[in-house]
Amino acid sequence: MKSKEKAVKSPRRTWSDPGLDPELDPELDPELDPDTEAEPASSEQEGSEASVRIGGSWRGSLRSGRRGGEGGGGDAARGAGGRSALASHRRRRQHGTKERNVRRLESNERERQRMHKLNNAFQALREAIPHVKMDKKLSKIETLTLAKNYIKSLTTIILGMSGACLPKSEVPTDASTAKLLQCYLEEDGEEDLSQYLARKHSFSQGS
DNA sequence: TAGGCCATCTGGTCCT
DNA sequence: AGGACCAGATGGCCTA
Repeated sequence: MKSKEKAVKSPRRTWSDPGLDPELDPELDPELDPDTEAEPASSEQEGSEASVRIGGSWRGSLRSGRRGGEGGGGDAARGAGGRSALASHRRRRQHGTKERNVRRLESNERERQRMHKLNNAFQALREAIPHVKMDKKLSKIETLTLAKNYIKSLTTIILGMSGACLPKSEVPTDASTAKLLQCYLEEDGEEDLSQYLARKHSFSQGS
């Protein structure tokens, strides 16, 4: 993993920010440069309690709480992504009521939690697959690609050991897949499977 | 400095 | 109705 000890960035104010009056938001004016809005409050908020939003959504408050269980993955202190042009466009059609703002913040929090769980799953997957570059964290796409290849390799090995044969297309047939699945079920867990693999490996080395 | 990767925000859609 | 999921957008950090 890239050790991203990123500098604490000031959070970006969004339309859902309770302190931002939607009616006064410069972005409502399509003539305004998007880059000129939403930034001014940053310096004065950085590192202050003012940066803590409702529900602790600002990274200012997440900084202390979430890093631990992240498995080295996410950086909760990262600067907030800005709202997209699309979101900005949509926003003009939907004025944020207070209730709506609260709902949005809650949704944001749930989305963060969801992404954190997803990242935890990625981390677990990284640890489950062997790879060469141990010093560097696999990216998500690398993780998925390696996992796919690893599964295919194991499938090939297991099918070979179990007497089934893969077609030249390397795609298991229904029959071979069923046979493989049966092997898994009969082996009752990965420990038995690894023992089986070890036995088979020692057998093949001895012969 | 450009490109890759990532976290986050956000609105829409689907599902329970 | 509310939550989960998804995809687009954005900006920060890191590396070649």
